[in-house]
Amino acid sequence: MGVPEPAGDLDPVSLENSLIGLWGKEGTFAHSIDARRESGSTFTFLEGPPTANGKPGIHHVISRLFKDMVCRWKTMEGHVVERKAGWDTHGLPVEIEVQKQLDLMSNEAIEEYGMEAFNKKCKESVWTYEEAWREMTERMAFWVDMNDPYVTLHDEYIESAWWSLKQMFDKGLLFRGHKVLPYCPQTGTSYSSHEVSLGYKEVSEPAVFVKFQLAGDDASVLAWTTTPWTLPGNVGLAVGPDVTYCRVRITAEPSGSWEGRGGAEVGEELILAKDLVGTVLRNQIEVVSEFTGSELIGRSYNPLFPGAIDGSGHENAWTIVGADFVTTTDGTGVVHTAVMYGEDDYRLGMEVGFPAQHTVGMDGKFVSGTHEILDGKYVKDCDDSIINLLNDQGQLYREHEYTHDYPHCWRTDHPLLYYAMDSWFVRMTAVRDQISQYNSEVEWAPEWTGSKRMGEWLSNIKDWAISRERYWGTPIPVWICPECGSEHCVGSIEEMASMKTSSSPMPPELHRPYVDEVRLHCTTEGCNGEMIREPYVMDCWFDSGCATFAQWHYPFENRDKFDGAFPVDYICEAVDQTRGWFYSLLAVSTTVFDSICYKRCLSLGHILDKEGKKMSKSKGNVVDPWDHFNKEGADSIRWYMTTQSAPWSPTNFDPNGVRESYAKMFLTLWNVYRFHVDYAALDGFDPDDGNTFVPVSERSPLDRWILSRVASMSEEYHDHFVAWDFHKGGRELESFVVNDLSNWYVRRSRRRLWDEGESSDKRSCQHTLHEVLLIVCRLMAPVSPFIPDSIHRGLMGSSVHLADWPVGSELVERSLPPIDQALEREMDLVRSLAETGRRVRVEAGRRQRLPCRNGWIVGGPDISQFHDILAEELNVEELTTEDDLDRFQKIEVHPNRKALGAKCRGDLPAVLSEIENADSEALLLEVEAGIAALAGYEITSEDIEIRRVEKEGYAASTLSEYGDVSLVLDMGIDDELLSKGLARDIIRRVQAKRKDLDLEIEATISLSVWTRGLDLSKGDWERLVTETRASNFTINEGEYPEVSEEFEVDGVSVRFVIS
RNA sequence: GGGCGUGUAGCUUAGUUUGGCUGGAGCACCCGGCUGAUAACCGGGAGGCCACAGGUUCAAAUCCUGUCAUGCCCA
Repeated sequence: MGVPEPAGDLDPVSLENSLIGLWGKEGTFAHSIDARRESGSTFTFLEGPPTANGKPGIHHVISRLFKDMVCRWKTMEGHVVERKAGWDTHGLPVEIEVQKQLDLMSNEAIEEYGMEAFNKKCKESVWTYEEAWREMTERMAFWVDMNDPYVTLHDEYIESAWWSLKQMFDKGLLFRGHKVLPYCPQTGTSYSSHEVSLGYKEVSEPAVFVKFQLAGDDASVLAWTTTPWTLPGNVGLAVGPDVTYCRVRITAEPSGSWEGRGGAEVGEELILAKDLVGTVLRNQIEVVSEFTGSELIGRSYNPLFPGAIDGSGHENAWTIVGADFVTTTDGTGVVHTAVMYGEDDYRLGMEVGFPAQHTVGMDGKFVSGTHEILDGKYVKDCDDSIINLLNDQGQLYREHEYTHDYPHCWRTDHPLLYYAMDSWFVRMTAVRDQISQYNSEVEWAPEWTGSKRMGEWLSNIKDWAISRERYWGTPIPVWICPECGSEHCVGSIEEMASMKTSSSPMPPELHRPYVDEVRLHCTTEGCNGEMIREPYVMDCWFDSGCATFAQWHYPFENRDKFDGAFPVDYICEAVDQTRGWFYSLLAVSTTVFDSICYKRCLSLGHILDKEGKKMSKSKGNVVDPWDHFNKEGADSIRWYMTTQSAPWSPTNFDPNGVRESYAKMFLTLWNVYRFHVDYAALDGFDPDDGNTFVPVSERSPLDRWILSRVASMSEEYHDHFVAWDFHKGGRELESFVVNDLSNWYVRRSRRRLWDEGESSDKRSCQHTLHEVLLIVCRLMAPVSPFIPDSIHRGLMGSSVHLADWPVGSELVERSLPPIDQALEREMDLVRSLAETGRRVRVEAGRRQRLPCRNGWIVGGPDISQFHDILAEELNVEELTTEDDLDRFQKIEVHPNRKALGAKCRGDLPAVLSEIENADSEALLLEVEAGIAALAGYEITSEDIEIRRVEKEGYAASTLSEYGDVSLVLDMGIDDELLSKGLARDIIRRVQAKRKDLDLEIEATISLSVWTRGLDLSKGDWERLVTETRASNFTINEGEYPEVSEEFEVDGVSVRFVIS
């Protein structure tokens, strides 16, 4: 490598941009992977594919940071870490974006526009921000192969997804059923819960208590609903088997204020949960009997709307059944069940065999045959008619306004209907135990994401509805024969080609509408039907859940690549993916491979704004990463994000924090580096030159100390990485660089490098700095890859990203200097004493530049090897160790006024004055001997307080962390000290002036000084001249000119002129 | 409405697992010092109902219960 170049000022933005160019030119990323091939150890990472139809923001930077950091770290530990990019390109958000763009607000509108053209637009739209993503990814230095990404819309990817679905189909895990979804009849679209949550609104709606007349009994069962439009679809009532119900008889007309319609005759009998009698009923009643719900189960009642639903073949229709979800927190304890319009209802209906028939069409209107008044009307307009009908039939007990949050269509603002849609499911309930087991085998960070968040979810796992009635997505590869009803799942393109009818064109790509046109020969023997594809696309979570194998087009290609990379070692996304990608990956791998999918998963907290509020466009609190890329640079953002909080904690993003990371961490590091290389360049220091090398054991204690510190810090840093505590590691390292390296080692070593001659001490310092900087850069490289690389290149001539992890691993060797804990403890004490000295001076009113004749250290371990450093820090002429603290301290006896006051009363002033005048030492001896008496009073140890104070002319302070260690300073002043102090003050002023004038460090000056009140000693003047590099100099010669620098210190006035 | 997080100085946070000294830092602010040392450094100051309310305990920021705020997921 040879002698380094001087560094210059730090300009992070241009440094980073030119490094991006250099990495591109050198192929550093590819090289960092290839260089590890011979290790044969792979660490596999799987990229969770983003969708490029939205602009990347600061929250994307943080997840890409933690992905990148771990991959870089593992690379440095010697593993081969390949990183394939991926794009998620299907799904509702894409369609919605295009719908907005083309103003196609319903399915009819899309079909009118043309599915082929619509999908073409979708396909284009997913790349809208690809360039922005690529730029952001490159600028933040997320190393991932974006030239060969996996893309979920590619035929190869879709074919792999088809293959996996067929595995499920063959295992009997795929079935057709209904899913009750929030559905908007205006747009003909059902919504994912994600979209629904955008549209919750508080509304007041009519709720009704309805009387269901039991068959063969005078009593009615009372049920409650907030959706009267579902009543024609009623096919059953649910009760809690263990809930107590009662039969009551109305004994009187209601008194006074009855709200709205409905009512009950005196003598009429009603059945409802006992606990709710008081809240529901508005009449006076008597209880006829009490019983549990199980006694009601099996009773039949008369349908409210006879003929609306065909109950033939369903014995349980219009009967009372038991259900565990029934509570008595609201309603009547009896739940009206309309199979097609509620999730619980549907599940219960399937369980007990209620008829699953719609009374409402996809257009949101009652189907013909429901009731003459309702047929063909929009259900939400019918609340009033239905309530009237019930009232006329005497089946309404009561109505009231009910206020609750209800989902609304985010596009049309209409209330959504919970509506059973035809759907395909993966039978996840059949693999509940396996998936829970696999989940528990994953190393989750933080642990609770896996055990709690994911674990709870899995223990209540439901079948996964994977089909969507949409246009843009992976088509479901299931064909059904209209003749015989047999179902066939296609698992590859080849299979489809071999089965298709001759009249079906081969689709140009595996998307709608082309795949819809493919007809297959029916597989049933003797059936000549042409099978037709189910018109659905897959849930796009299924797409991304296939990423482990579909990214390689497995099993059609790359079997070896897949085998070597499954299950993957590491994935990382934000915590919202728990039920998203983390789940879909696990669901697919469990059902297809009966295996875990990822070994480690880091789930990240979200980035919030400064106030802890979510960032959103509408609030205008979104942070653009480029604001910081172009100011402090990517390294500072990455360092800030890493050290700010635990990865999984939500982070309140503070732009000022990025500035702070830059100013503290990087500027400090850069200046240490700059200090080193500037002198190294000046001196011709070559780290590879064996002749100037100084073995660590021969270097100064200061050098051995910083080397030991860097090694200790490295180990802690590494341990924090292993425990996923990247934030703690980063803080540790930052504190090392700022406090240990810059503020102590470099500051203490500055003079060593000013030495213009060749000395082994200077070389020791240079080698030490070189070694410490290399270690620091290597540790930092995964977090902030730019500036450490630049420094590493400046020192070594090679990229830090090709270097080994200094702590070592099973694959690379450890390269840390020796640790000497005793030495570290000694230095710790030295630094504490230096700080204490400054405090002592402040308290004693002794300015720092005025030297003290003597300093003493009393107690503590032997730190004599650092006495010279400490003497300089403390500005004392001579520092020695002293055993006897009494030499500097005396006893003072002070009165305890409370005790003496009680004893002496009116004589107290006299006693106080005697104590003040007494000799403290003598008085104490008398007290201890029990013979002390003052002004006629006996004085005991309770009456006095003993204080130890410094004798005249000394100032001291005691540290207790190291076993009591005291520092004592000699406060004496003489002319020699005054001269030294004055010289230092003049030097300081002259140097400041030099800096003001922007003089080169080597430049010489002419200096004239005038002092009044004190003359400098000859030695001090000579030192002043040398330090300030004055080649022409005069002191107290002639009169000072009008224009001159002037200051005063300790009553001495000084003037000087430099040129 | 349910599940899982989070809440400490004006701001960002450590400490909470395992209860125990006067709740510790950084930024910003004030005073002083130091500096050929950088957007630096050192000493000191001001700034804390540790979200709130109960409980357990000799002792609670820490454990328990509830409430509020905030975020994610599910309704």
